[in-house]
Amino acid sequence: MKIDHTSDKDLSAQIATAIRDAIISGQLPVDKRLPSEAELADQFEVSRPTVREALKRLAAQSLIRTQRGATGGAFVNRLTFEDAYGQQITTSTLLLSMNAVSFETACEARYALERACAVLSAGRREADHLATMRAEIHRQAQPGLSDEAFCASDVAFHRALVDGARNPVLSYQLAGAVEAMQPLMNMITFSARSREEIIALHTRIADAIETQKPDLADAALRELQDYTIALANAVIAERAAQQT
Amino acid sequence: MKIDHTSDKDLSAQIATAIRDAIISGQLPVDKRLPSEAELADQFEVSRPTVREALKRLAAQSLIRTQRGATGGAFVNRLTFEDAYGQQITTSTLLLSMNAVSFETACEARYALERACAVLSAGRREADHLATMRAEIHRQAQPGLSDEAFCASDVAFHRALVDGARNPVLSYQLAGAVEAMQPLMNMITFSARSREEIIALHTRIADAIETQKPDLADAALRELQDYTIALANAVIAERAAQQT
DNA sequence: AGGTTTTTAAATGTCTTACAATTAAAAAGG
DNA sequence: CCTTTTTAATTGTAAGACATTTAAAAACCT
Repeated sequence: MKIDHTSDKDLSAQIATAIRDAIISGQLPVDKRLPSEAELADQFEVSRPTVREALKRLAAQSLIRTQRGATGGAFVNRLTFEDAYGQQITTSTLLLSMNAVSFETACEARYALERACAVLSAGRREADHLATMRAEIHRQAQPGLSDEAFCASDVAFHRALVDGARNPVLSYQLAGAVEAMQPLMNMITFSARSREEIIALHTRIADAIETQKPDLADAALRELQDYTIALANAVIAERAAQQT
Repeated sequence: MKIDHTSDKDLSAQIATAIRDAIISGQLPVDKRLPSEAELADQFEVSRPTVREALKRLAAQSLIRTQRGATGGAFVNRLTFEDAYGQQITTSTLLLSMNAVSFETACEARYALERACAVLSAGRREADHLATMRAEIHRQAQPGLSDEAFCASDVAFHRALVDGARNPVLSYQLAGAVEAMQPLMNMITFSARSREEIIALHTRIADAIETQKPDLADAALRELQDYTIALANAVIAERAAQQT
């Protein structure tokens, strides 16, 4: 394996791409040990620091893991959902914070995904997820609950709803959207009135899933989406006013 | 800014995390130039290669870009949707290829997302996306079309359907699911019979969006999902038989 | 004075060499 | 045969040098 030393791209980027392609194509199976840094340097005809930069790029994407010591080295990493979560969350958070996406667009995407999950959840009707949802609703109704705790419980409720779909791909995609919205959600002060409203909608959603009526869940989630956007817009407006 | 030299984690990983956090929190705004590698090495009390490894980690996540020359350096990168696409695709492809996810699960997630988009598309009913869908349907019906071309047109059709939702977050999430499934889809040989079936479903979807009937689009997409899984399962079974 | 060319300096990209730290296997010793 | 010590392989880190690129500054020539 060699590398184009005259290309305008970094050698480390080229090497990273070459190895990444080998992993994606399956030439390098999971848990396979890569050649040592010194060997890679020989093969690609570059120095060890350059190889290391390439390996760090791959490590940043959780494509490899490294181990020190005699039997150490770089190994092809089996990508876990946890890894995928993490990357999805960083990416989504940045997309939102760098103003590439409006809060409303993110919210629309999130609730579109949630409605899709709710339909599947209703079809599967997992007892444990339903129990979690009920428990979180109960917690949300307790007086004296701080806004942070209410928010955390809200996340737990939605997480149970989504996980009830039993589709890890949907779960991990949603994780990004939910996490990215969290900073703004945490700024909301939930009045007694708005909590009531939210709890009522949560109850409707749980009921709909328990009685396996996806269209009712769909409708309740739509209302919740509108309500969330309204609350968030109020915070955004307030923040804008303060900055003036 | 300093770093814990006694931690069990790599210094480059710690530095990357520190800078990443600064970017995510907004301390380092978009297009802000980071200190030069030499300055960072001083600040973190490490060597320049270590700093460089950290920067390469960030570059791999499209968080920074680097430029050579007198006014060069590392700059905080504005994350584009294209960047996000790329990462989403790598992650999804690997999740699928490393058998963390079954084809059926990926397909379910994909079509759940597509149905969510179709509902939005029907509501917005963009003329240009509808025209693209019709054009692709027409192309798919042409005799003598190769399987690859049929497949490519299929992707274009779905892309138009999704983009019609006018929600870039949903578009980029779906990109991963669609791309990840592509290798397997490309192995399918589409018989005249199955093409007919698919084209009929595509037509129903386009009609449903044109007449703004989201439930009809939903139903057609469900059938398409089942049909896709059936076709893919046939390929998988065939492949398994050949390997025996 | 104004435009063109040359020089310069700053920055990243790469290489070389060296040493520290870690770890498992091999060797030594009881 | 078990325990301890040594050894070798490998990654992690450091320091210094040079190459390359780039834009700005300086010099130069109309």
